Amino acid sequence: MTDGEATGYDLKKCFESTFGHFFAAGYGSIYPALSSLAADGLVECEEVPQEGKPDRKVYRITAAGHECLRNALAKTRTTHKVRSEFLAMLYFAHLMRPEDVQAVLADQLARVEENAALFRKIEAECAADWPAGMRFVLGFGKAMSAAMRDYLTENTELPLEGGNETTKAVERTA
Amino acid sequence: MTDGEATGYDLKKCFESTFGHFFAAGYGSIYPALSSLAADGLVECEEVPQEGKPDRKVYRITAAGHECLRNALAKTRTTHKVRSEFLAMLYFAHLMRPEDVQAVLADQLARVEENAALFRKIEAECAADWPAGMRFVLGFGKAMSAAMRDYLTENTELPLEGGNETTKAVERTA
DNA sequence: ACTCACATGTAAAGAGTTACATGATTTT
DNA sequence: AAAATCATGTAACTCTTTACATGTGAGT
Repeated sequence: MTDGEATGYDLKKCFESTFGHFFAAGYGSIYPALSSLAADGLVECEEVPQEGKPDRKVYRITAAGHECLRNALAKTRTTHKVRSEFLAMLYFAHLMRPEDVQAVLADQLARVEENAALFRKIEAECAADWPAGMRFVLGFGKAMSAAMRDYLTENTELPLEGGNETTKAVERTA
Repeated sequence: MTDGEATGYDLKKCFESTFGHFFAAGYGSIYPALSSLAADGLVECEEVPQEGKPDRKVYRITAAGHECLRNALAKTRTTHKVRSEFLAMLYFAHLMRPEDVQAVLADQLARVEENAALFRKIEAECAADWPAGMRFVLGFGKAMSAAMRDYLTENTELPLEGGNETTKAVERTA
């Protein structure tokens, strides 16, 4: 993998560890993508027979693939999108039961801590000999996780202030 | 809108200002969604005829819609996904021309500043009388923007350290 | 004269997710 | 005995994006 070789399976693991945090992909995307890249001559594939398992298909980028990649990397307009049920939900926190709001916040905080731990692990294990760009991306992830953790811990109580509709209605009738 | 009434057009504007930062949607999603919600009795629609323009369809949530929303809000597992060409690109910064890397970074920084400005504007204009959850979400957006701006300004030079492939090749042959 | 804001929608294409199907080997 | 790892892929589905189609009125 480090020397430019990878199977679809390897790529999946890569997406699960570092890459997936900002660009997710499952088998349903990876295998068809590899096939089509191979068909276009951008990657080449060596089939290694194995017994009891499907043949191992080891992919490697070609010269044409390198050029294509370089061209793709030359565009300056890039996207950076967030799609968050978490935030959408909290936007309507005033319609939720307070304990559910707390559960959602706790859950999110737990995941952020998990992420942060993973980033630290990756950094300790292999980041030292990475190129600067990869370290930049890792640092970015760490910075975002830290900011998120800080915001979440500093504002756990805030969304409850307003109470919820039911409570208000009860208070009004009482 | 503040009193629970909205047309598809109004919703689009809402997605363009506050909501879109964590949950984007265009007409292609909004209008069909409103139709199907109306068909299910979760929203009701009042058609206001206008001359020279299509009828204004003012939607309002129903009691059934409120209950349905509340049920939807009761789940605790929420997603929070980032999909970023920006980070994917920088991950391969060692294959890019340094000036392109700089351009991408500058572009991203500009957008973050833009976002931050929009958040400040929204806060000044209307956040005061928002429920706590909405202010939480706005605060989250501000915190993330700030963290991103800080990271970007502190690391503008870093991704260039490694140089790029072409440069290396040239150095080797020279 | 031109562009922006208002106001509705559809259709097609592209992207992405989830579940399924298969099966040996190794670890718990 | 069960679960995880290795290893491939497909098929159906959902979701999102983009472009199109239509037309008035107000501001620059």
